[in-house]
Amino acid sequence: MKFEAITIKDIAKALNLSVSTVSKALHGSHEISKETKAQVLAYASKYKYKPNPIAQSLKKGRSKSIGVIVCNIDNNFFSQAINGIESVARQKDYNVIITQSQESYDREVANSEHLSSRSVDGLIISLSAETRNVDHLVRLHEKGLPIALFDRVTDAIATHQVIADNYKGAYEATRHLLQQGFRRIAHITSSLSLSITVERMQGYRQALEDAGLQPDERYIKLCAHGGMIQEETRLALMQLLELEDRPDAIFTASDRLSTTTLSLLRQMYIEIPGQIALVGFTNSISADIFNPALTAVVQPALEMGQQITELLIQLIESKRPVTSFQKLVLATELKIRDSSTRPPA
Amino acid sequence: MKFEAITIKDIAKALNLSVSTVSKALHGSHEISKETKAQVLAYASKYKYKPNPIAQSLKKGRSKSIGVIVCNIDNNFFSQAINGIESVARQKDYNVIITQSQESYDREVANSEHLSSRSVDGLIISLSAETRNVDHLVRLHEKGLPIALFDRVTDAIATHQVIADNYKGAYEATRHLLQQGFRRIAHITSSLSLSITVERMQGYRQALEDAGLQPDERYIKLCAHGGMIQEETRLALMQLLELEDRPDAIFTASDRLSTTTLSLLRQMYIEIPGQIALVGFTNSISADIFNPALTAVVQPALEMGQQITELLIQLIESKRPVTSFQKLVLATELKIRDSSTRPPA
DNA sequence: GCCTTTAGCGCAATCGTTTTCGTAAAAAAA
DNA sequence: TTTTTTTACGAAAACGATTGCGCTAAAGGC
Repeated sequence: MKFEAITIKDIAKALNLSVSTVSKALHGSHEISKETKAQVLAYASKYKYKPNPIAQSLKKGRSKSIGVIVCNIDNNFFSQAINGIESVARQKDYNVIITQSQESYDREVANSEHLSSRSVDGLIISLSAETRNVDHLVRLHEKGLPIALFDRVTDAIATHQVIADNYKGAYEATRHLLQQGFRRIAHITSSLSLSITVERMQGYRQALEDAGLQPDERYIKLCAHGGMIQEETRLALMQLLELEDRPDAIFTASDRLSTTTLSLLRQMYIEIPGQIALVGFTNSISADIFNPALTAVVQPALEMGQQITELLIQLIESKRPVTSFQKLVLATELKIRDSSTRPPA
Repeated sequence: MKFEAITIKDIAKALNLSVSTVSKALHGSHEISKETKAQVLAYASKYKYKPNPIAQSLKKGRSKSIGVIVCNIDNNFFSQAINGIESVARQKDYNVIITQSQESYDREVANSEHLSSRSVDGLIISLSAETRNVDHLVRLHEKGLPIALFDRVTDAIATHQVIADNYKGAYEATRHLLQQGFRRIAHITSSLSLSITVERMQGYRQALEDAGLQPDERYIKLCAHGGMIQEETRLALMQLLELEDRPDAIFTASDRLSTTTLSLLRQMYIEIPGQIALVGFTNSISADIFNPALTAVVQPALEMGQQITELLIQLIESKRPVTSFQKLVLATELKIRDSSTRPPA
């Protein structure tokens, strides 16, 4: 099967003009008379002529498309961010090609190379949990491919970044638990190679210290796969529950970890917040109908997507090399619900 | 900024060969001597030569990419389906370009035209709730663009389809509610222009009739935007609750409607299933941690995505026009949880 | 030793578009 | 009328890759 569209050549032949004349007429060149222009435009709209974007890409060296690499779209934070990316891209007439790394370093590398060879004009990335080394991105960046980072970022590439205020979000979540009277607050988080992990852990630690508590390393559990592997999270949770002075609250650092932890606790018939309170980073639109309704640190995902896309397109369309880069830090919001509210003693 | 990659020309120049020789060598043509081939291959891999896909697309008239239009990726059913699409596409070396209609007819039209002009080799579509007329797709299909439908389908286009067994899924959900002793079972669903709406409603009606009950039209509420507009769902729900013989159970027909209804009922402090039971179509990975855990009709979203992609690629790669089409109907699964379990009287 | 075959490579067209340059005819200036 | 300037258009190269065809030389057949 073949999909045939009308080309500039067809128009030229039909109107007895040359290809170049038609092209210029379509672009409204002053070299072409009003009559010819009118004729061409009429014919073009009659037969719904649309320039072949592939040919245009080849000619202009730009594809008017941007690539996106996230760990997983099956996650409200990223799907919301992608909505933001798409809205800005559409408005500026760019296409968006979305790929998923599934938290795998290998797939991140493969995707980035594939996208760059597909001649996207730029790349928006949130790093995978497995990624420790960003040489694959540095290579592309040095070759001149505009790259913008959001959420899980790295300073190894000199470029724009958009992140949530992870430190503050974690600080406030932890402080909230402290204010509710919880003292043995555990932290389940992802790989330490991720910027978000480090920043959120700092907020967590600082809140404890500011309350005069010493962070207890036994209360901190890393899940290298960021919750993608349930068994890993289960293990971390079990280790916490088996501690002598078992935690009375848990602060989970990512979307998947929050829902998985909640699910596991319920499977174990552990009451929340009665036996253990829970606060988590999550953008789930259903956090309010969880059992119990989950206290959440919500990131401005849509806005993050919009901002990073604006910045990337700036980069792409800039005539001269950009040397000064922005790091946008957007505020999170703490939505207090039942899962962290101290029941009357 | 410009991203420069190595081309066949560069190789030719460096090795003092012609462009065509290099191209043939890279393709392992028998016309080229082993020595030359080895030389070219060595140089190519040393400098990481990758054929420019844009140029290849232009030459071959194929882009090795497929377009996807769904209403919203911020929804576990579709994000899982996309995972299925991507996995098959990747394996067959196709790219996937995802777009969202946001349940809007205009955006569906715009997306389909945009994708076709971006020369995707084929299109996978689940129709928007607003779509009543599929002329835009028929037009593209008649021009020879392979199109495959899943989930929300239409028979106006002669092509492959993959759907869940909506009738049976709805029938079983309703029968389950009946078996639990509920008798006044309401149905909140989307626009009647959607195939899934019609099929699910048929299952619902038939289950009632098989139980000797007459479907009551006052118990059936349509939400034209499929839950995208919360106010619409709220209104439908309010109307149900204000009925004299208020329903004792609700069967919601889609992901967004299910979560929204649950959320609204909880906001109104209506006990589930005590005052009203709830069963809904949903692929939410968090249905088990909802309050209450939500009895769900789960669709095999991943498999649906995989199957429809296989079929589309068959269509794309078929040498001769395809005249016989498949309609795959995949089984749903009823996951019974708390929201529909009759409390002891 | 002459003719045919074939291995090995280059030329040039092609995909659809953009863009520079050239050029004819018409209009303006001389 | 002659020269110059405009106006309006066409020819052709380019983007990077593919491919049918033609060409040259060496190898083989007689």
